[in-house]
Amino acid sequence: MNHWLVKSEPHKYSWEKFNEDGRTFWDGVRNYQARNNLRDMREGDLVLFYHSNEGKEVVGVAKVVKESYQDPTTDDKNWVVVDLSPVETLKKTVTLEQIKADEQLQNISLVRQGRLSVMPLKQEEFDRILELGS
DNA sequence: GCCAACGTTGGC
DNA sequence: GCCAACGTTGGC
Repeated sequence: MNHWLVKSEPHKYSWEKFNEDGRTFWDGVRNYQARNNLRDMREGDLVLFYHSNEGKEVVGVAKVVKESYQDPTTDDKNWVVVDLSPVETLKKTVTLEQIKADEQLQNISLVRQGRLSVMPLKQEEFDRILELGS
């Protein structure tokens, strides 16, 4: 199983809204690297949900419920979406500040490549963030 | 609101 | 195919 982190600006699509919806397709990715990551997602993979701009923190865990398919919001064949459902809300949110300060999390893309909106995480990194959030 | 990082576009 | 210009993202 793979692990991922996705970013969303809370005023565009927040964790709260995601939980109300129960399921969503992850659209709006217009970056090839992020797109490639979406394509590599498999059903059942776990995904951390990060609030960018406002909050700047990991707020919860989601899972992939449908693998990548054509982005329904565009005819451009370049872009895909996946379907995600919420799994759990972290007891404590994990801020970017905490992540940057954590020895084990120095190499994640969230720190190294700030603009990437969909990124892979190693199992250890995923577990470490959950630990910080429990 | 500014600016750094970085991806994309287009002229040559 | 290189690289300058430009646009976008996201932290501060």
